[in-house]
Amino acid sequence: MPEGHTIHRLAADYRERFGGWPVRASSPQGKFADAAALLDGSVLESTEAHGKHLFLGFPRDEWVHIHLGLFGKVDFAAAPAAPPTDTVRLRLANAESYVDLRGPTTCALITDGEKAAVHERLGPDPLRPADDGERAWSRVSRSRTTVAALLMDQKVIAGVGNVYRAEVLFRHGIDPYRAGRDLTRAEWDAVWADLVALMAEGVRLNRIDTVRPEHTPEAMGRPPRVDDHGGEVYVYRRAHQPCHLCGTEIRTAGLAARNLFWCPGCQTA
DNA sequence: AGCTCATGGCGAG
DNA sequence: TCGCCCTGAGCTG
Repeated sequence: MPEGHTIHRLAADYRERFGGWPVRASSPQGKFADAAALLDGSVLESTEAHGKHLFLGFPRDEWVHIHLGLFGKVDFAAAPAAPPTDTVRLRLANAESYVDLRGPTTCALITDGEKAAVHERLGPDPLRPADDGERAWSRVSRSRTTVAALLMDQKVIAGVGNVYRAEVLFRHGIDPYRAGRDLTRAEWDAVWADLVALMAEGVRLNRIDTVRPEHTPEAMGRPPRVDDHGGEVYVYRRAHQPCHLCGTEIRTAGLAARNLFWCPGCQTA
């Protein structure tokens, strides 16, 4: 279940285990069989992530474009490869490892030009070192749309999903329903910088932790706790529970077909 | 066995 | 805004 940090982590993991050498490619499920047959035996030359999009680079400027969507999963394991289940869209394997991709929204063989078009329609990614928040600010600062919706719009900023959205707004005390154009430059700069740090930490730990050291259960003298999704958070999926900081009941509401979570006590400005 | 829900995104109306 | 696509876990019966 992927936000941008997962995809960047996958790019590194595919590179580490399979980069620079020929790979066996197959599609046990069959939906990617023709492309897998074409790629079988060729060298995985590079890997790249932009937001929630993953690209595996092969010779002749061909790329496997992967988007996990809401359900997609990638599992790495040591050789010998187990018999695949019938939902494995793409399996790569070498002498040491194999990796199975299941349930992606997208798994397609594309050209350099098609890859460029994907980058074109994505906003800056806090995890891409060359990107910065300036382009995002130019859209946010002119938009009447809520900041909650803007953060989920991949054309505005790439890689933020429902967890980082909820958590970064909490960490900055920003009411999710404020219009983008009502944010100050300083607020946006702080949000961007925080996403850069939070998401980098997400890549490192392979999970989303957003609770500041001074707010951990230990620091606050409370029993240890891990939230449903496997990390420690302030508001995500904590509807109707008390805010860790002010005790106000966390609220939830639908916004653009997703569940939004926030603390009305802490997120006012 | 069937239902619901999930860290996403697209296209039709 | 809604329906739809992708899969699997965790319920309920």
